[in-house]
Amino acid sequence: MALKHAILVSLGDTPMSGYDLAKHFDESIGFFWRATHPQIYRELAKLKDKGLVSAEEMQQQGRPKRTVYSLTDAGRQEILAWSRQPSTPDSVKDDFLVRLYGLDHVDIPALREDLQLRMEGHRDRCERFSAIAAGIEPRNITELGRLRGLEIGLRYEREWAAWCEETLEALKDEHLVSLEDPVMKIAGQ
Amino acid sequence: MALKHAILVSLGDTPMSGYDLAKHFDESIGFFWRATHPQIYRELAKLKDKGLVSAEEMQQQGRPKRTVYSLTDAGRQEILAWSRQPSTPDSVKDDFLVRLYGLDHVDIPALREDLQLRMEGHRDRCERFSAIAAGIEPRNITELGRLRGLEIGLRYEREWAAWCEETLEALKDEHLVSLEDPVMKIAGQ
DNA sequence: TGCACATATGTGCTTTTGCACATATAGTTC
DNA sequence: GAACTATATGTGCAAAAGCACATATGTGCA
Repeated sequence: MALKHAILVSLGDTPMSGYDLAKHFDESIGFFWRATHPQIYRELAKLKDKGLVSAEEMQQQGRPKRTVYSLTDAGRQEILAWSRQPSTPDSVKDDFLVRLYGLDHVDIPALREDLQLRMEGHRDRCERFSAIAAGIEPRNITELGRLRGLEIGLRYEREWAAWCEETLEALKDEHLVSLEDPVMKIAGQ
Repeated sequence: MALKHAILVSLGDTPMSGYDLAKHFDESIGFFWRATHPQIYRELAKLKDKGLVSAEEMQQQGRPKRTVYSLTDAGRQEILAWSRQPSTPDSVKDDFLVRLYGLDHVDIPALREDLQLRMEGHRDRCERFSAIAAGIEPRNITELGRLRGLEIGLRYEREWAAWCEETLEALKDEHLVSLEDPVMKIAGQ
């Protein structure tokens, strides 16, 4: 139940509307915690009830009015209290790795295509992260935290990209044939 | 909804009871997909209804009787069909990284303790994985898949462990002071 | 006999999540 | 002026996940 805290932490940066938050969750903090806009609006309503955030309606010219939420002192206290409890290790759920685990029951060409797509995604993010990280020399605690976050993201993407490449190589037909048919392997010697 | 498929894939190895599966999810396949025993028993009931697994009651001496589930041909077909659909990228949810993102609102000594614990966990798993991986020379497709899975697990744990160490260093008080108090920094020059 | 423990299988209830759909305002484009 | 796009905020509903609790068998032990 840390969507709550991900929102509070985001509002700690600067006041935002639900719409802003949704975009924010698609970009920066979304690397650490994913959320969709219905989730965010519902959570904001609860946080307001508890007094952890305050809301202010704002008229805009040329656009629909929006409700901007700010972190209250109670909200700040809540973040602090939460940060003192041990963090819950993230529970892994990866479709792709389950397939790899059951490799002999799986459509290997389809898995290979999947792997190719994954590799491209990891490489993209890898480049994006390292471009951002290159320009940061942390001047305060917040920036230090963000930089460290970027750093683990970068390492993660880099390893995954390299692993995808290796695994694509290992799953080439010519390598699989010899595994599947031990008779051929012996005959070939 | 791939708990279903994680179970099917596990039963593809060898028939198992719900109890066995629960243990299995605590160990090997649990690195790729976590599940608790109520989840598993409920899912098994559904899979049996759909004919994807078959159940057989077994009397044991000295222990309560158990129900052993096997993968059916329909189950095998289901795995194959599932494996042809694109895999859903795993949605990240990490408490700890959210805290790091909001570093200036957080209790830093508590975070440091957390970080220390994490690092130890990553190091343990790192050693465990590399010990297992060292002894495997894949002789068939299944073993190749398992080895690749182990390999990404190992890389993941290694990077996290190294990052934790670096981050612990970066969060030492003597480094933070200069960030928090720009006046001191200037005065010190 | 009573108690703790490991095996084995579940139910009940709440929270969280995700997806589809609904709605309203205002500018832009054809 | 009709259609389309971006902004902005929601509702409804169903699936999935998590946790506490319930239950039964058999072993070992004090």
